[in-house]
This record gives sequence, C-alpha cells and structure tokens, in this order.
Amino acid sequence: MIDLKLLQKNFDEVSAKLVRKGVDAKLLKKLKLKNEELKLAKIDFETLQAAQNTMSKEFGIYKREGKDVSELKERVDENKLRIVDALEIQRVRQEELEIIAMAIPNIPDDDVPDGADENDNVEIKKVLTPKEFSFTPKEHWELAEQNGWIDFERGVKLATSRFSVSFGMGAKLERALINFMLNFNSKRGFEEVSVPALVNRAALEGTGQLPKFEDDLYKIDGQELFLIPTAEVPVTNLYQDEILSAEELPKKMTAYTSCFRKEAGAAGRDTRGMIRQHQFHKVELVALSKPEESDKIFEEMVTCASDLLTALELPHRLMTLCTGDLGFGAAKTIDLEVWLPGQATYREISSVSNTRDFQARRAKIRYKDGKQNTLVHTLNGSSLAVGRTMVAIMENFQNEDGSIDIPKALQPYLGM
RNA sequence: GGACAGUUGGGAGAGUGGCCGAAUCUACUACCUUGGAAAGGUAGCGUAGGGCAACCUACCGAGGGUUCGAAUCCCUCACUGUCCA
Repeated sequence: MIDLKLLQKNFDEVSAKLVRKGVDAKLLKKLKLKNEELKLAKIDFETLQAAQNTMSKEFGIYKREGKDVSELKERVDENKLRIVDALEIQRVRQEELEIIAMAIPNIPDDDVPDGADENDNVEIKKVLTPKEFSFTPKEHWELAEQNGWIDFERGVKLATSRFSVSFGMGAKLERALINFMLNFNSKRGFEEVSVPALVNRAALEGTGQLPKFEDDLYKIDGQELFLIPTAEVPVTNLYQDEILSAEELPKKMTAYTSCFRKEAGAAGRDTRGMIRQHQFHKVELVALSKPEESDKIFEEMVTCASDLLTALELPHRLMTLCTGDLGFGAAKTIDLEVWLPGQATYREISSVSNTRDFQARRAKIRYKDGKQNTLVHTLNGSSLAVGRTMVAIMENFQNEDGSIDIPKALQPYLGM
C-alpha cells in the first residue's frame, strides 16, 4: 500500500508520479478526500468515546458511594446513541478508503523510464553473444519431444492444458538446475528456506496479489487457502507483523517452490511449449533490508541472476522496465531476458523488483531503528525460472541432429 | 469426526465486570557502583492512530453480542494441546 501520509502531505508530487504509472488522477484526488473525511470521522468518534469513558468511570464511583445514577445514566445513554452513529460513519469511510487504497499500485522510482508497455523497456546491457548456428535452430518443444524429455500430451491428460510432464534426462536436468541455482544463490549469501505451497489470504494481501488479482490464483475449494503464484509470497510473509532488530538485516533468502498461475489474461499466448505453464518450478530470491540498503541489495540480486545465466553460458540482456510494464507492487524492476535461438528473440527468464516499503506497509514488516520502528524494504527476484532455463538450454545447446549438450556447470550435477 | 483444556506485552506467567494497557519473574536499554567485569541498586521498556506537549483513542487469538462500563460474561470462527474414535 502506498503511504497515505505522504500522499496527503505531498499530494501533487506523489500524484504526478503515480499518473506516470497510469493511475487516474481523479481517483487519487478521491483517495485524498476520503482520507481527510476518515480523519474527521475518527476525531468525532474518539471525542465521543472519551466522554463515554469518563462518564462510565463516574458511574462506578457513584455506585460505590451509593449516589443516584439515574441522571448520569440518561446522559450516558444519549451519548451512546451518538457513538453508534459516529462509529458507523467511521467504519464506512474506513472501508471506502481501503478499497481504493489497496488498489493503488506502488510509486515508481524516479529513474524508471516512461512508457506504455514492454516495447518501451530500456536495455541496460547484453551479456554473452549468441552463437551462430550453421543450421536452422529448432524451437524447444520440438527438441523436447524429439529427445523424450518433455511430454506435453500426458500433462494435459493428467490435468489440463498448460501442464506438462518431464521424463528421464528432462526430469534430471530440472532437478540439477534447481540444485545448481540454490547452491549458487547460497554462495551469494542467500539463506535457503523451504516454505508451504499454500498460503492464506493475509499472506497474499501482504505481498499485494490480493485483493486485486484473485482471478490469477488457484483457490482451494471451501477454504481460505490459495496455491502460491511465486515463492515471493510465503518467503516475504515469513516476517509478516514482526519487528526485526537492526542487526538481523538485511535478511537474504532463497527458496525453491512450484508456482501456480491461472494465466487468466494470457489466452492464446505461448500456447505451445513450456514458456507459460499453470505449474512451473522457480528458484526465488527474497530480501528484507533497511531502506538505505535496498538499492545495493537490488544490484546484488540482479547480478546474482545474471551471473547464474553466465555460469550456464546463456546469452541474455538486462532490461529496465518502463512505467507501463512495471508490476503492481514494484517501484523498480529489472528483467533478465535470455536468448532463444529457436524463436530468434530474447524472452524473460527473471524479474527482479524492489518494492521499497509498499509490501512492508501491507505486511507490517518493521525493524527497530534505535527507538523508532521503521518499515523495511522488500525485494524479490527469480534466480531463476527453471522451465524457461530448460527451454534456453535446449535451444542454445542444440546440435544439428537435435541432440542437446549439457552446460559444463551442470555436468557435475548429472554425474557427468 | 467427538470430548475437554488453552490462546494475555521479546519469553515465562498472573489477572472472572470499574482502581487493568495489564501484577510478577526474566530478557533488553541507560545510569550508579567497579581498575574492569559479575553481583547489587535506580530508572526506562508493547503496537498503531490523533494532537505531535500534557494527553486522548484503539488493541489481551479473530469477529459479533450483553453492559453505563469487558482481558474478565455470552455466541461464532481460527489455531494449539490432551484424550477418545
């Protein structure tokens, strides 16, 4: 959630920044107005309540002293009616405010470029040069089927479309990648954690998936539990509603989980292959930091993911997302896009975001800064998406006969 | 699935209607004491919002109810533990 106090104090400035991200300025005006109204309603209620508390205390004293309370009771009863009204007004205003406030995205950083969509993202740099093929490189689904690594039909048979099954070397490679990535991240100082794949509503609200994006989540029937769309949700919320000590920060964690997404808005996109699946494996980086350290940690995370790709000999580029492509909770995001020779294009394989205090405010993650409690900054990033890494390996390491080489870094993990 | 017990401040734990935002112990912080430390002493020590000072409001698992007044009584739910199936 955005900082309402900040919005109130520096309305023009904050509003201008949010308009860059496509938020309706009128909605922000309304939010400001609602916030002011709520404040008045609160003052109103609290004044009445203070009077009620005082009279109730008197009441007790009168009783003890055996005095007549009938006149006092009359006043108290009358005040009570006003309290009921005042409370109701406050409740309604609070609710209205929350509905608007929870749907406002994070304020983008000043250095985030303007833009409408992914076409306006700005390239930072390219790492490794794509190799020239003496033949026409195939797309990964063809290679996957030819080598017997992935069976798309049987995935559909077991579940529905956008599910797949890995066999033999395909399954082994998947497992090798997960281990390789976790070890790599651990060496960079990210502590490994293993977390539930189901989370409750509070966790999803904490990281911002709810209330706005419920349609993208798989929900357990009859229970307030959801399958996680990313490990970011359980890992960030580990410290929900806690006050950490300054010495504990930064907290750097890495987790492997399956991720589950309905891909409700993606009908017709990437229908073939394993670029966009309902269930996929991902190794995630999450960090909680002091505000002044989050830029540094952000760099570390981007570097970690990029170095991981380099270690796997996969050409890629770094892109700064423009305002229009920036996610709901992110103040800044750098995407890593890997080269896919079969498609002759770069495709997203990792997305690293600094949400600053946006999630921390919702999830109530603070740290003790001397006497003061301060919201931490939360960051998250994939390092990496496993399925897409498999895709990249298949397409970049293919030979003319359709066989696939294994990157050197992975060979020890496969007993080679 | 059923029965009973429990859920209180960083931890332990008291509190069955007003004098309770909450005893006590412990941890922590500052100071005194010391050559230094320990022990001892003194003070401070939950969260959030409002005035931003005194102070006020809310919070004792969550939500609702009774009452002038609820941590305390009633209802619903969640979780934890023990026993039974």
